[in-house]
This record gives sequence, C-alpha cells and structure tokens, in this order.
Amino acid sequence: MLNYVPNDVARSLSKKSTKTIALFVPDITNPFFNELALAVEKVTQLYGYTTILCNTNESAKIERQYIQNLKQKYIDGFIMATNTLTEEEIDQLDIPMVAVDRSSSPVIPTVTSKNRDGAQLAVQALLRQGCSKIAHIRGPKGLWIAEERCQGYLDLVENMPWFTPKLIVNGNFQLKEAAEAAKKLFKEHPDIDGVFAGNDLMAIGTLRALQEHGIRVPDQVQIIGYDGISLAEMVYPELSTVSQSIYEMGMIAARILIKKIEQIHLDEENHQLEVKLIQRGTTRHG
Amino acid sequence: MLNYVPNDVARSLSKKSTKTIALFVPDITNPFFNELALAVEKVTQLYGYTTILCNTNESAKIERQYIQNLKQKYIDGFIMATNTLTEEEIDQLDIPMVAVDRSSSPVIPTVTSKNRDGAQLAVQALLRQGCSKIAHIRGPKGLWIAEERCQGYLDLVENMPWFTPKLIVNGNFQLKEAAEAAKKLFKEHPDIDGVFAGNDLMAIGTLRALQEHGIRVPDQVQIIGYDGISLAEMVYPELSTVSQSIYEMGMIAARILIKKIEQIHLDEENHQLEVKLIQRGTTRHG
DNA sequence: GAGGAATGTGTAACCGGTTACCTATTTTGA
DNA sequence: TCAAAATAGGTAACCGGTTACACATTCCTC
Repeated sequence: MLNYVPNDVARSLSKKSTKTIALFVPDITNPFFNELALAVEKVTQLYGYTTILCNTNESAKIERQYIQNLKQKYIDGFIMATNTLTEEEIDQLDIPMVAVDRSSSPVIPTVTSKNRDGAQLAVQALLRQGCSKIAHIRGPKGLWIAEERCQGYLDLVENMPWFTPKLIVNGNFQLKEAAEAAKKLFKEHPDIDGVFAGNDLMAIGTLRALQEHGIRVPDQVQIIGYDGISLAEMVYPELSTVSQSIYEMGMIAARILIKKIEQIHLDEENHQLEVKLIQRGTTRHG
Repeated sequence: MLNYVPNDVARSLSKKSTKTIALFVPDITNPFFNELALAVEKVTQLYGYTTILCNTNESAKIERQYIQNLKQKYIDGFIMATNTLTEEEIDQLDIPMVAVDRSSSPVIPTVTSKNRDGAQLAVQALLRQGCSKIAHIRGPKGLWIAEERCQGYLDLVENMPWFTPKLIVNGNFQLKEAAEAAKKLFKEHPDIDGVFAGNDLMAIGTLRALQEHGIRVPDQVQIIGYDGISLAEMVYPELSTVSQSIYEMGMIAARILIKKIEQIHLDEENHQLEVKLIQRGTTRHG
C-alpha cells in the first residue's frame, strides 16, 4: 500500500519549520497587493512552500498580533508590504524577512521600484504634452515611496514659475480621499491642466472627481497614475500610468525570502526594478 | 516568571486541531470577496480562530491541492465561496464546511442572498423609471446565483412585447468580458435603454463600454448592478445596484462554521439574506 | 474519628513524525 | 579469505504539548 500521507503537523513539530511563509499587506482591497500576492504565491508554491495572506488593514496592532500568532506556529518567514514595524522589532524577531514595495528598515532585503525615476517620467510626459500647471496628489507622509515619488515630481517642477507647494495635496493612497482632495484642489486652482498621482487608485479618484464636475479628460486635464494595476484599464478613459512590474516584484521578493530561509547565499539583497510609462486615455500623447 | 508561551504546533499535534479555518474564494481581485474576507476574519478572530485566505483562481485543481494540503495541516474547517467541488468530494472530506454566496451542494449549510428577489427589484425599478427595452448581462452558465438572477429578470420581462432571448448575454462576472459583451449587444440593439447586470463588476464594464461609445448614462441608458461592492461608489456616475450585505454574509457564515466545528447545535443551517436596491447615478430615479 | 467524596499533584503514554546512534549485513580491497 | 568500510535496518529519544489514570491530600458527614 502506498497511500501513506505524512502528517505535516508532526513534522513541523520536530523540524521547527512549517514550509509556510506569510505575506503582509496593508490593504487587501487594493488591487496592487492582490497582484503581488498572486506572484508571491506562484513562486513559493514552486519551491514547496505555502503562502498565507495577512491583511493588516494599515494597523500596527493587527500586524503584531499576526506576527506573534504565526511565530508560535513556526512560520518560516515573512514578506512585508507594510512598514509599521520598527527596526528594533525586526531585529529581535529573528525570522527571515523581506520587504516589498515599502520598506521599514534598511536591515532587511528590499524589493522596490525606481520611484523617483518613475515620477520624473510621468511629469516629463505631462510637460512635453502641453501641461502648464501640474499638481501632485501624493501618498501618506512619512511613507518612503510616497516621498520619493513626490521628490521626483519636485525635481522637475520646483523651479517652474507657476509652481507653488499648494499644488501638492495628500490623498493617502486611497481612491475616495484622493477624489475629495482633487475636488478641493481644482476649486482653488481651476487652471491646473495636469495631475500626477502617487498611485493609480488616487489617479482614478481624481478622474472621477473631474468627471463629476464635467471637466474633460484628457482635453482639459491630463492625468497620470503610478503602479500599473489592472483596474487602470477598466476605467474610461483608460488611465495613463507609470507601470511597475508588480508581478516581478512579488516573484523576486519570494525568491529572496526562500533563499534566506534555506540559508543560500545572496549576492544582491536589494532590488530596484525599472518602471515604464504607459500612455493611455487620460493623456494627449502623440 | 510568567513569560511562558505555549507551543501551538505541539498543541495542534495532540489536539488534532489548529484553531484555523480556511476561506476559499474564486477570485481575490474581485472586491466582493475581499469584503467577505474582512467579515469572516473579524468573526473568527473573535472566537480565537485564525483565518487563511485561499485564492483558487476559479481552478478546481488548485482548490483540491489546497484542501489536501490544509487537511494534512489539521485545518478545522472551510468556508467556500467557490462551487467546483462535487457533492461526493464534500461528503468524503469529512470536515466542517459552509458555503457562502455560491453553493456547490445542498448537504452543506449555505449563506446566500435572495437573488431572484433582488433581480426583480432591479428590473422593476428600470421599468418604473421609463425603460422600454431592458437587457441582462448574466453571470456564468451553470452557476446557481447567476441562474437565479437571470430568472428574476425573466420573471418580469419574459412576456413583454419587446422581449427576445437575444437581450441576455453572458459576461462571466468579469468586467472586461462584460464590456465586450455590452459593446456587441448595443451594436445589435441600439434601442436598449436599460441594463441589469448580474454583478457590479459587469455593470461597471457595461458603463465603461457605453462611455466609450459616447452613450450617456443614465440619460440614454440606465444601469443597475448586483452586489453593492464599494467599487460601485468609485466610478462616475456612481453605480445603482442591488446591495447584499456582504459583511453580514461573511459574519454569518463564519459563525455557522465555528458552531459546526465546536459541535454546537444550529437551528437553522441555511440563510437567505434580504437585499435592497440602492439607486445612485446610473439610474433616473425620482 | 473513620469512611467516603471532592480536590490536588505527579507520572506516563500519546499525538506522528525526525534524527542520532547502534547493530547487522553487504560490499570492497589487500 | 579476512578485516575494514560502506550500507541497511531498527530502536529510542525528542519535538512540546494533552490527557488519562494512579496516588496523595483535604474536606465533609455521620
């Protein structure tokens, strides 16, 4: 008889390992993280690991709870798309860990994209395509990727005659908040004709706000987002965006984590992925 | 010293239970299932259980793999928002199980909404608000909830002089497919002035297709979706929809499952939740 | 104060694998 | 052919809890 199935729990107990890793995401309803999860899962499965998805809902408390809970269960490692943990905590956790998209500490390997370059790409395109007053809907204060993208925007517009810091408003990476922010922004500056949003969700929120006010996109205002989530192709007009290879980010992060778990040497712990500008319906390109 | 932390794996081994349940969803990128997951997680956490989210990607193979894998890990129960398993399989699995939204077998407790009633609600509203030719973008053939919603539509329009079965087209519950289907539909029947879609995603796809063709919503065509996902409020115009309490569905399913696991008696295994029509920007209501 | 119940403590077996170690067998080479 | 080495098979301890059962102690009642 060959119908013997080993008992995973018993094995885990003696090996102190479960062949399971956890992916922490701050917001499961953001398609960006879903695509990331798909990629991570694919790679881990290939190596015989199971992935479990943890939605922290942007809450540090939930995140810590999950971590304690999972450590007790002999989880083998973490991929963090969140950044609430302090450096100390990570140090004393003493479990293989990789950061993706957002990074909370320089001590752990990080996979991210060239945010500043990407932002410049977007703003360049807006300028080239005739915009004469460009606003930026930015992500949360203190979040590294939001700062970088904002910086990329500033790099190109800071010295423009029309520039004022009031053209930068916060949308917290969320659709609804960005829509609100955009409404206020356009009320105060009706002559804005270009918007670079810190992520696609906020760009879509901006689009929605403009449509509500009867402002034509891209005729009157051009919009570019950031991320390249599939939702960007599902709105009308389709969203122009700075696309990062989300799938690749997930795959690389997963591979790095597994190597760390299995103690295989890594030549390069950090990865910065290239981004590319995809122009669609919200911009007036060639 | 009170810093003793019991070892979960050892406990699981001897108790043959992990205080963990799994939620299976067919498509993690569909916001409906995210909202469901949030609800399930909330309840299970309350009862001391951990939930793990499994994305089956509509694939029966992946689903079976997960199930095998998890059974070996002493999972305590399953909540299935999928319907690929056969009745036999469920029987011989011999693990507490609850179906939510979709049901694959009458032998397991099911939490769903009054689909047929909901569809009627939508079509009634369209008729009342002046539509004289209403189409239906339906969900996958063979899927119970899709059939029910289609039936609800038929209940009201089957005997109308303008009705023809060609007004029913398949969109597979997906945004893109529905947009394509809608385009074709409107090319053949330009006089359609109302659409009831089998879910919100398809309604949004329809909206997108119409916008692309310069057809004004709700002036020329009114649209109603089904589900009440939050994305419905994020498009412009905001989508009118038949809202089911997704959160409640998740909570009820979780509670039923936990009771089954802990062998507490249930008076009522099946639940059919009420739905309500929410009119927003895609309909011309009073 | 003795008999019985009620409560407390201690120990060993068990959950089902992994692994280190010891003995038995086969293989290899001089 | 025989000793040493390589391989095979078997056993016991261990991972870290749970639980059942034996035994000791306290309490209550007549």
